[in-house]
Amino acid sequence: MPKVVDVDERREALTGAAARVIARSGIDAATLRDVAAEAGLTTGALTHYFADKRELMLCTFLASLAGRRAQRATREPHDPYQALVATLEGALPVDDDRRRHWMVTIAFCSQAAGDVELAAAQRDAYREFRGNVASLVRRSGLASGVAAARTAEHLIAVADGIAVQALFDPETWSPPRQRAALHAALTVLASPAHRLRPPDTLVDRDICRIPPHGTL
Amino acid sequence: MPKVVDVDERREALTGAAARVIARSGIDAATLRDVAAEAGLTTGALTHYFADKRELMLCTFLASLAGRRAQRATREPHDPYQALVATLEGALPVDDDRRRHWMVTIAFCSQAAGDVELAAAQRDAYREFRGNVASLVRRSGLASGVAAARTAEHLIAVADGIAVQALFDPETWSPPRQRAALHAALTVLASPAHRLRPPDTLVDRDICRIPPHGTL
DNA sequence: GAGAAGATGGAACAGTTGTTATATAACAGC
DNA sequence: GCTGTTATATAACAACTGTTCCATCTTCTC
Repeated sequence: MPKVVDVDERREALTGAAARVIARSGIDAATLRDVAAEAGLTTGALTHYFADKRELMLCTFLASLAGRRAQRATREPHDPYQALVATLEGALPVDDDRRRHWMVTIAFCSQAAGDVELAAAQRDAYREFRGNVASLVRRSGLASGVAAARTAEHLIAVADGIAVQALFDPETWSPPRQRAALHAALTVLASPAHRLRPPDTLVDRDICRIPPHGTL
Repeated sequence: MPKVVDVDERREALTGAAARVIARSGIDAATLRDVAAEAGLTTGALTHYFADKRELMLCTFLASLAGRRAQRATREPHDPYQALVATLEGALPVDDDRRRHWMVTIAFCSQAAGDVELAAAQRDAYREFRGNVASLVRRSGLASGVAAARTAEHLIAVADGIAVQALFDPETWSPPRQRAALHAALTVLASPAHRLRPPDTLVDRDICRIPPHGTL
């Protein structure tokens, strides 16, 4: 019998390395040699675990997606509204992990222009996410039926929009700032005129914690 | 004297060709040969108008940006609120032109990871856009002062979020659907309950000046 | 028309890419 | 020990990339 190696673990290490390279220097820089080096290996090892570059890239995208999904699942609060907030916050690039996920997502969004399979994977992931958020909206009593789906779309749009702006301009969009903007949107959507939930449960600690008033 | 050619026109033709190739098949496919061929030329002509590929790409991005800006300016209604709506709708990928602009934007967003100059160009363009929208929000009486900036950010986030979702899943996000979602968000924000919302529910812009960037 | 300057095409070049092949090292079972 | 299988490194390869160079063509001025 041969040297024994956990294949899945090795593949994860490689897709992780690919994600890091992509997030750091763009998808052009993600050559097989660079990715292998990032993982502390060489192309010989890489091609042993992935048939070709396309498979590596597709797996990298799917792994990034799975990572986010896992993160979301592990610490989902029981209260539906709390879970909704947590889920939306999970979409913001507020730490290295989430920022990397967004960079990978954007990179593959561009890539998907010429790759139908990739485009389908992205579309399906988005639909799944939308379904999850809609379910949370429904369970938290913010809306029901079609309105829940619409509300979910709206909320995701806000979160993604903040995320894109933050990726473009991380200097102005610090993590607390991102969260504050998201919560402001949530507050608007959850105001008496538009939903059935008391707005006092929506107050963000980041908002309340802010002291500096004179500086504008 | 030599054969006379409108240099700017030729450069525009080439950046336009580059944008089309990028939108159609992703930024990897945008080789000098392909871009030149798309413009009906060869690399010899291309290099005559751009020093190197990087300059071509930077100009392609800036040209795409300028195109959007021009489009926005030419048909801006006099009524501030109408202008606001038009501006936000202009950010949605509802036709080939705007879709192409978004594809280029996304492609260069990924590219900017390894290019400081590109990243700066994107950031500045975003800030300018945000300033414009905030001004329209202010002039249309939706909000004033800091609240206007916050409202603008919110609106842009919604529009961009819809755009990203539409790029991912154009099948479900038909142009009318995109517009409907945008208008729903506008209606919520412009409803009596929020139109004069005091700015204290919103966050001061100076909460977060911590640059978390570059830590990937 | 002649000539000059720019515009364009096409080929050549060196470097890099993904891919493939091969040699060596590491380990599990005997 | 040995053997067989796998893991990995290294090297070679063809294709492609951005870039450079030069010959040819075009068209303006005289």
